[in-house]
Amino acid sequence: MNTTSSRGAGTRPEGAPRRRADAERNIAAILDAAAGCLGRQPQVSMADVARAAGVGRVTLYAHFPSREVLLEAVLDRTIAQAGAVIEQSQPDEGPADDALRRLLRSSWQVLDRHLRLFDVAQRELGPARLREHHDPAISRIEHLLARGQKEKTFRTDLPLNWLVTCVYTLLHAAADDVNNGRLAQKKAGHVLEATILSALAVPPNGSQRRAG
Amino acid sequence: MNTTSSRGAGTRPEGAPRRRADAERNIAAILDAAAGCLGRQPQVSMADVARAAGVGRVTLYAHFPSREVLLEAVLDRTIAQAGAVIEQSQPDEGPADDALRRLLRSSWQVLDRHLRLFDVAQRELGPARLREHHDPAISRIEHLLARGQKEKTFRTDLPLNWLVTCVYTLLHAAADDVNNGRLAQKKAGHVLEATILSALAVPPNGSQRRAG
DNA sequence: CTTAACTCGAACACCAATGTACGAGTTAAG
DNA sequence: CTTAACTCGTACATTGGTGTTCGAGTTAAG
Repeated sequence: MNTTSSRGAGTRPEGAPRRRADAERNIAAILDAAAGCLGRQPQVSMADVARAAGVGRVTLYAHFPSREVLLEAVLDRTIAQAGAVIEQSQPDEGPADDALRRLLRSSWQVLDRHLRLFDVAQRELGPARLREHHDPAISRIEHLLARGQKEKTFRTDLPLNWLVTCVYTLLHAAADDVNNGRLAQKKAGHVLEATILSALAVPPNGSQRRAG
Repeated sequence: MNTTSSRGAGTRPEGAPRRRADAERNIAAILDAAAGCLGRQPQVSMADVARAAGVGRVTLYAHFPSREVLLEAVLDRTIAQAGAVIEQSQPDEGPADDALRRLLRSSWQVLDRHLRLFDVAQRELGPARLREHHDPAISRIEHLLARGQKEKTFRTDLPLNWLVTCVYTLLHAAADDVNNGRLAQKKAGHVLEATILSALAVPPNGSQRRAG
């Protein structure tokens, strides 16, 4: 028991001896680095994360005894962040389409990082473990879209599930295009908003086939 | 030089001694298996592919000396398939939106497999090698969307690149939802069509903000 | 200043995947 | 039927990631 007392590092048990300041700092740096790396490239190694955090590989393992544990910690943190940001945009206030606009404008970037991480977690932790975390961000958007359908602001000819998929998917795509220089960062917000709202809008009468 | 004469297996050089029938059969089985596996799970091992093809691992390596070579072979084959299917829907005939409808109806499933494979290839072969293959399928869709913009059938307030991204992305998402049981196979075609055409349609006047 | 917490590099065991070598057995083709 | 092509299992070398151990050095905290 040399390198730290191998505590979980995620949430310190109140009873145990307090953690030192530099340890706390390193843990934060690791979580930041991990969130960044995993967002960019899903298969980053622990060594990569450690390097990105400016920390020895051993130190990383001291705080997070396995890749799995690290992943869960990062996941928890990101879920909390995303949840907070979403809540800030007051998704329950006013017309659903306005609320969605606010939400997209304020936080599509944060949400994208969230989605990417979710993707990794789904693959490496399995869908079961994912569900245990009960993601408020994801259900938030679903809730908003459901409200929009109920108020006839959003189309009802397509299932709610699919609308959710569309929002996530396009969000993700926009962030991807920005990352690869196919879409200007500045325009992304507007483009995304225009596309999603068109996709979700109640379609005009003659749109089932060509207008007869 | 025991196991086969280690020829490329992709395209046989006309001068060399002809290939035996069972070899040809195995190569086909391997390509099928690889295409299937890679579509479902990007990180399948060579051993997995061999097993799926009902072939020894050594035999696999006899025909495709490395994972890279196999990947390129599968890629070539899939590109050819997708190209043919797309061409069949006559994307240059009639109004652009009708053409797109035909294209989606007839081949969104094939196209999705194509996209998944492209994803793996991008990661493992790098973007450079990808461009060498000069994918006709991808440029086909881009061409169709460009035509639609020129004819004012599709919206012009968003860049062409982004429209392309939308089509690919939603295609992919629909296939994914079907795979995970979130969307009924039967409904997928219609749902996809309705969503994409809404997203691409020329927006009504007051849609920049709320209709003032 | 003393101590316990913390960090670090180096070295190790372990595992899974890739790719190679061999030798014996099968099978298509002439 | 003879031959060359082909297949297969086993075994091996290599690589790259994971997780652990050790021992010595550094640093926060009292």
